Amino acid sequence: MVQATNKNERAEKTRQRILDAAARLFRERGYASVSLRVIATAAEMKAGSVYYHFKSKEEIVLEVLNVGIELVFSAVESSYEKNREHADAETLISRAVFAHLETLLKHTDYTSANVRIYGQVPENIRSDALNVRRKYEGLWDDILKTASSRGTFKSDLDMRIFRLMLIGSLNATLEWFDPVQGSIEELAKNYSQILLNGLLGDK
Amino acid sequence: MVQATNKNERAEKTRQRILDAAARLFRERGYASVSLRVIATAAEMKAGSVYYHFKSKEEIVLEVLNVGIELVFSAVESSYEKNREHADAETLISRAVFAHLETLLKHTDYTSANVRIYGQVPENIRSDALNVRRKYEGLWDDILKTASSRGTFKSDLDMRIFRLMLIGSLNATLEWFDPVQGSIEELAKNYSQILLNGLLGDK
DNA sequence: GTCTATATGCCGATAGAC
DNA sequence: GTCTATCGGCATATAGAC
Repeated sequence: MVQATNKNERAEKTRQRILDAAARLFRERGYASVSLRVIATAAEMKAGSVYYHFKSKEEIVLEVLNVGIELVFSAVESSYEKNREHADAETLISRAVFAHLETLLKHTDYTSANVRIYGQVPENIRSDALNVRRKYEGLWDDILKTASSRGTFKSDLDMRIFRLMLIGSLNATLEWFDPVQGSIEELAKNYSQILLNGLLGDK
Repeated sequence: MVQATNKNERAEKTRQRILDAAARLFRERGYASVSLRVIATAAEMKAGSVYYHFKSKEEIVLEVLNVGIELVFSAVESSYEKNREHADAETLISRAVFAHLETLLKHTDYTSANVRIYGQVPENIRSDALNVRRKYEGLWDDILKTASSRGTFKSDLDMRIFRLMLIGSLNATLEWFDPVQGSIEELAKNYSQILLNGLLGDK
């Protein structure tokens, strides 16, 4: 049985190498323009061999998509669980914003593959990936509901729009954030400040 | 000369039909997966005929990209010119936010082609399209500078980050906004309120 | 598990008739 | 201006040797 386990582990590693290569390439060039040949080359194999691990290119992209959003979901969920009992509205939200940004920008291959290529994949893949997206939106709805019971929100704001703006603006940082120009901590501080208190006023 | 003009007008119309079809298809499916054959079919021609009007697929996508961002630029610039003399910070910014959203969401084929496929096109096209993007960012820097001389901004905010968040969050509405579910006016009001005053407080 | 070889088909672009 | 026909190339996926 040791033999079989070794083989499984080896296969698992190869599988992972293919996924890593695919995520990086999808992020850089989009979905359709990345061929199975270049994925295989980047994973140090020949194209035909990939089909031992995945039954199609679509199966690869679906897994890349889901890993990307699950990473962010887990980070934000764990931040929420740490703070949900006692933290005030400001802390709850700013810690979750930080968790989202940190994961998003530290696993950019998978997360930005998700943000950037979601709109390019075939319809059936998109609807599979939609479930995880919905789950993540639901998590933020919970966070905002808890936060609203611990602080005062402006009554003229639509909370669905706020949530969509929040997630959309965080994800958009993928298109321009450069760790050389600024830290994730500074970025998160600015985003939380704007979302919670806005640009106007002298603080 | 009438004959020649008629011919030119006819060619111009056909050219426009090709661009419209390409913008819609690029928006729906991304850049690489849209073939010249389907663009031609959507424009009611055969593939070979497209090459009478454009010398390559890249020439088509570059024009779609630039039309998209120029539309938004012009709308925001004209809002700025109307208000730059007398309006206060809040008015200046919220009017510009509205102008951006209205144009973005009413010409979705061109504008969302730009937002969604910019990261997928060949490198040389991207650097051509970058000029117009830079010009648009510069316009917002001007608006924010004028606004800051008419109101008080929080001193701990990085204005470059604010500008990037603003443009990023507005563009992200393309991924979810549905005119059946809500009006652009309501959307713009919520976005301006958040960006200027934040979620917290009872206003 | 990975290889080579190959089936089958669509791609961008061009040539030349009309 | 638009058509048909076609070039050369690269795509996904499969078959079968090792």
